[in-house]
Amino acid sequence: MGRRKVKHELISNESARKLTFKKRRAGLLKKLMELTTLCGVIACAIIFSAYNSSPDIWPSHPEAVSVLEKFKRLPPKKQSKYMMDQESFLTRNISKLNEKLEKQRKKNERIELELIYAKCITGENLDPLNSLMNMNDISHLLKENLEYMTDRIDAAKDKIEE
Amino acid sequence: MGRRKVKHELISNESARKLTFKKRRAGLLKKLMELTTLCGVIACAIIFSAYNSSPDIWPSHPEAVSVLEKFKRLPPKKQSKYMMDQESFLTRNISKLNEKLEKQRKKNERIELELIYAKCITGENLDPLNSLMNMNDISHLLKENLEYMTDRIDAAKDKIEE
DNA sequence: AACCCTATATTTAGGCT
DNA sequence: CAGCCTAAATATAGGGT
Repeated sequence: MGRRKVKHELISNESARKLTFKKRRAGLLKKLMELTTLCGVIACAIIFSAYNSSPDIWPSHPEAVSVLEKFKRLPPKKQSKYMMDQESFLTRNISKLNEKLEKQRKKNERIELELIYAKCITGENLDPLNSLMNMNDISHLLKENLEYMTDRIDAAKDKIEE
Repeated sequence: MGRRKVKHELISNESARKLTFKKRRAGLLKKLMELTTLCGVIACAIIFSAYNSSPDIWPSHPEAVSVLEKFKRLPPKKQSKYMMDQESFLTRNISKLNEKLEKQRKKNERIELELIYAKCITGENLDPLNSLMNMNDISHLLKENLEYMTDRIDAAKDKIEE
């Protein structure tokens, strides 16, 4: 998509790589936005570059993925038979774990929401993953305060402009 | 990018919308993959369409974003002054909240990891957000079991082929 | 619906300022 | 570096099957 075709591999020149990153990130986000508006879907991209920071995983665990893919490719009967042998994993009752987890989650849910919300308000950068996880839940908090905030901001702006 | 220029709005025809969705999703993911390889970054996209399921938020909360953006656009001094007035949010000590949260997190971390891992193994669909949040942490679990799994799968395949 | 096809829209690599 | 430019590469809308 440019003067030359580019090899599908890491761009060795660092400044060129950074430039390409910036351009392509913009393109990607534009396309993402288009996708959401054209198709009425909700989508997001999370990009962790050296320019920011952050841990991330998918799609960087090809081993894990390939193992799981291999497993899924097995015929269902053999798969379940095979699974039954896997005592170490499969004697764990998923619904039990879910219950236990749910209880724990309720405990820290409120703390997380307060924290993220506080960070939003102070303008601190959010961990994109955390914010994604919680944005949904804090939406009601935001709505509660939306009007208040807006008024305050407008008031502040008026003062600044004086 | 096609026979016609398309309006930047929801495609009204449902089947056309679905088709566009599929095409553009593929394009987006290709571009995402290119970005990661060309620029050596880790990135992911999460797309929740009606065709799958799932809750998600960003970038679907323009109100929240616009409020925060407005706030950030204020000059720093006025911003902090303004913030100081916001007792309801800003008297919350973020580091205190962080400590509290960290303790809670440790408690359910292990449960979450076990649950997600179990789901991976059984082939159950993962909530993409959860898996993203935890894939990093479970990578060591996966590695612990990678060789074992691989051997078992290969053995299973051999039996199937017999 | 899921593929092909291809004219056209869009992105972008590299160069320049 | 951040823009701007434009030739070339890519994505894709609409159509056909």
